[in-house]
Amino acid sequence: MQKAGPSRATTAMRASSGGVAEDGASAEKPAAGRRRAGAVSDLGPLDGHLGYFIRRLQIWVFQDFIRTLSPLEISPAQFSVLSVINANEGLSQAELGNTLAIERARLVRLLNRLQKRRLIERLPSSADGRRHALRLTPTGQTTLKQAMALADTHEAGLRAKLGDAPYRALMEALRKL
Amino acid sequence: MQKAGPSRATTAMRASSGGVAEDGASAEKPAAGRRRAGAVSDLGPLDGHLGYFIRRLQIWVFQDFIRTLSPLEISPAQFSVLSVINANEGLSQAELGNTLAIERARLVRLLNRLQKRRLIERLPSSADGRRHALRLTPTGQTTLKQAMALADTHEAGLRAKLGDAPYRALMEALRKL
DNA sequence: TATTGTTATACTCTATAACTATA
DNA sequence: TATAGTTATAGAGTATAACAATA
Repeated sequence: MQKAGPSRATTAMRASSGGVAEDGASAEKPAAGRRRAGAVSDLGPLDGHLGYFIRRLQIWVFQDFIRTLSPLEISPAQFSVLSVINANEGLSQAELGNTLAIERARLVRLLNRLQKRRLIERLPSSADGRRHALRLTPTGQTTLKQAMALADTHEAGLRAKLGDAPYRALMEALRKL
Repeated sequence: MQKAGPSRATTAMRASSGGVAEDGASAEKPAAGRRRAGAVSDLGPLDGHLGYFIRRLQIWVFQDFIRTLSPLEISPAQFSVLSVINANEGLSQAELGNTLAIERARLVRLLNRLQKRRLIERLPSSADGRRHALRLTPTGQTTLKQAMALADTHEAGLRAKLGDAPYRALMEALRKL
């Protein structure tokens, strides 16, 4: 096990960015023989695939979220866990995992870290000896409130980036799924 | 090094699904004291964050893409690499990496695998001794064509899932970024 | 038997650093 | 010195299997 404390989470919060361009600018395209290293090439059939653009936006959003919440060292996954525990005090790990589609095994390690930081507690469940009843500590509640404020800042930036109407359209469309 | 061959790529194509619910159905919510394990809990502040829904959609899209292209064992990242190489024959690894925002180091391993499968070639660059000129092999071209056909099937399914109008709206909004 | 939480293993992906060979 | 490609390492995330305790 490694030491706890705010200084050890440097690599704990990276946005996954596998395989999709971050920079979408329409770049200069020199003749095929000689391209500059920074030049963006033709996307080919990728250009017709929604998944490619969704992935790009998702990466941007996560990176911005991580950047915005970096003073608190709260990753998107950690924020989602704290949010759901706060909204459903006493729920079990299985329920939390089902809600957020996090594997049991991964959730254990995720919660271990949050527990080490004294943000959450695992209480014995009164009804079922196998379960833990999860809840935020007072510190966890304070941290979540601060995180929510920063997350709102992030959200405002996202809305500004997309434009107000597209933002609302996107939110409405995605919520239906 | 591990053995090559089509039978070893079983774990090579997983959609990242870190921290966001796959199942978005509006589930029954029993009284707080006793929840069923499968029940979906209240999302809390997560419900107001576009990033959460984008992440959910992105995971769904990747999983569907992987499922659809599983006969060819082509992951989303591999598809994007093959597409860009095909559309920009002779480009260097640096250019490819810049276009798709893939780290140099990761790209090396990605290309190694594709080269082992005889889908791509690394030719010496005529102009610059440090660079490789990338291109698809005939096998690679054939595979990409098949992959594009399957990817179109995937895309049609995605359009059907979202609805035609939201699909077009989404595509238009995301392309602007 | 099934479920909950846990540990362990293997692989992918991300982020760095360092190395080589070329420029 | 800078860049292109490579290798290596460490951490996060994913998928699986196995296990103990409890139901």
